[in-house]
Amino acid sequence: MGPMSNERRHRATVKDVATEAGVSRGTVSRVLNGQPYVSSEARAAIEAAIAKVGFVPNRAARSLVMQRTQAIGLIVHEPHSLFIEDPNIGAILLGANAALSEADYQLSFLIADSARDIERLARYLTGGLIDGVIVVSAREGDPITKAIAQLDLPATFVGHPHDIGDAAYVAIDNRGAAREITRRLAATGRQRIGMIAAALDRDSGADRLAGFVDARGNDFDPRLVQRVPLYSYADGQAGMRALLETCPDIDGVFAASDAVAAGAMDVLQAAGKSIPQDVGVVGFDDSSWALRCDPPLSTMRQSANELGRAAAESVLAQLRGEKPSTESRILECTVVWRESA
Amino acid sequence: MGPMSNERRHRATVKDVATEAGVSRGTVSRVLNGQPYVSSEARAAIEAAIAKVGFVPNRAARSLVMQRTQAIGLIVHEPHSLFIEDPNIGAILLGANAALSEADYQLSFLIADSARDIERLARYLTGGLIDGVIVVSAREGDPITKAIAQLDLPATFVGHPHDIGDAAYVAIDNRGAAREITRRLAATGRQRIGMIAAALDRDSGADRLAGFVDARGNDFDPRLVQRVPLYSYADGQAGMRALLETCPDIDGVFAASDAVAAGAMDVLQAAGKSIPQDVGVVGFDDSSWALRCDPPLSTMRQSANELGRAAAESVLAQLRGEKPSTESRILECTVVWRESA
DNA sequence: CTGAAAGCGCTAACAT
DNA sequence: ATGTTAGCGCTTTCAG
Repeated sequence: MGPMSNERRHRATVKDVATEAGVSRGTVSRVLNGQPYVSSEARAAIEAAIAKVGFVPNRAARSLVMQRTQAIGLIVHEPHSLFIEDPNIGAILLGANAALSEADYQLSFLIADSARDIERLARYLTGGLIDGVIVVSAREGDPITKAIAQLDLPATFVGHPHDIGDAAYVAIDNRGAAREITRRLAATGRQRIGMIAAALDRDSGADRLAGFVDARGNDFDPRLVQRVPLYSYADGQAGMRALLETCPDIDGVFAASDAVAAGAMDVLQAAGKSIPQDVGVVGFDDSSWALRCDPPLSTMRQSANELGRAAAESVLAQLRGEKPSTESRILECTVVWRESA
Repeated sequence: MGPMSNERRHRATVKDVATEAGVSRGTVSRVLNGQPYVSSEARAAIEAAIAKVGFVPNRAARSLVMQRTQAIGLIVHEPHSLFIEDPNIGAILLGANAALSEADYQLSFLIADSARDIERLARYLTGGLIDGVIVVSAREGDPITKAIAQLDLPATFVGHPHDIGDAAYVAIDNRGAAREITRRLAATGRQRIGMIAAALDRDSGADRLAGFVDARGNDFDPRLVQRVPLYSYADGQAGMRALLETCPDIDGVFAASDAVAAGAMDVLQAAGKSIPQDVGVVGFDDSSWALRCDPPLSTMRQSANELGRAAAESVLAQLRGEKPSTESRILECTVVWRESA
């Protein structure tokens, strides 16, 4: 029922607008790109013509000549299942999308799971469809990191694996935050405090463990650290079982994430421990898991949404030729103290 | 340290390959597109040249001339928070991405939250950057539905709002599935079975309620239905509280989703009811919530991942000019019976 | 089987 | 301030 049934077959072009407005294509282009030196009459005529013929610029054509696409990739390098379970990734995605869309950039979501994906991804990045990338959850020695460096594509990492060289990144101070919440837990009078450390192949995981070690200082007992692969509920359960075996009278647990904490709490309660009376538990993230725990979880709040937004802004800044500022790289975290410790 | 430091400045083009191989650009193009009528010598020379100069086709240029982009949009029309909490959306996204990437299509993720987003989206869709779209969680009377119809852009809906006309869709039989699990719950000997119905502005929510009504038949009691806005844990709690108030001796609950069921279970247990002895609870989705419940939740499994994959394949089929097949539109669900009922 | 040439829709000099 | 023109990198007739 539209004005023309074959809208997609012959969409209006700059030329149509120019003819309609009685000017040349160059002038239309100038208006389109907000350039100066256009008379107000011409501008008005062109704007009317655009509306009349229903003109929408063809981005492929524009990309071709401008050598940029107005699109930013967001790479998530993560096993599929975790992507679904980890609320941080969703929040990062949303935050980045919001910032990009304000700047009229399109977010293109790229997921790498298999080796085959990575290869495809590398080709894609080279294809010129993307002006820059945000890389979420890269590991140390990640092939994606290398591919990006080789392409010298504007990129910002979320988190800071140590091998990204001087590439831009945004992150939270995982180590400092872990130190802080561990101390806070110790301040409730706990003596035998353990940690379920996860994702040690990523900086976030490794740094949270380092912060825990810092905070324990002379009280640090390596037997009270259990290492598990993922920030997941199931690994939280497994880690807690192991910890209980090593130290049945453990009275404090720092779980590397809220999901891990939830698993740990369930195991503790099944073992007849009451929380926080017998054991204090703290998590990390302040994700939706935290309020779902019983009792509600004390945890460290990080704004994954802000992280995504900051990463997007960093890429955009690079695109404008700015050096990403050092100050805004580290975002704040705050302790959220509830009832689990 | 690459072969040339200015790779991005001057990337190899078809012309470079042609020169290197000693043929014309036309022949190179034929090889690139796997067309016949190219001598094997020419083909070999060109392939060698491509490898040598590190040629990667410029997609913008190709898009411009071919009038297609090899990219498919996936529109999620959902409040931000729900996107993060709803595991189905993540799974749909991953399923669609997998199918598209196998076909060498890029998934472009589009999120609509505000009215402003919708307008931007409509412009984007018109921009020619997208060959087709997958629409997730459209509502009845959704402006996005109209925009797509007007553009006559190849589209496939996940779910089937009644106002999408003869547009393609993939879905599960929410009504049949709800009927089935309600009957299964009744078969455990429950008398006073209620439902927490959610998201009634979407076909999935409305159909699950209809299935419940079907199953209850003459036993249906409208006072035992509580309507809540979202498929969320918090709404599950709220719904359950209301239900307990209306009918303190309720002995069965069908929750419209697992998250809703989890909220309901927590409220029931806080009210001193034991599950499944006093009250049987069933959910819907078989998401990660289900196993996290205590006792584990009996629920209806739907494969959101398959849904995403099927939607992608449907769009791809439309792009090839095929009529989407009617048979594969409805995907199977299966009851997963655990201990909550 | 292959080369030459036209053009996709747009922007960006270069004139005027 | 505006029109003209030359491409951006690719595919695709059309000749040969």
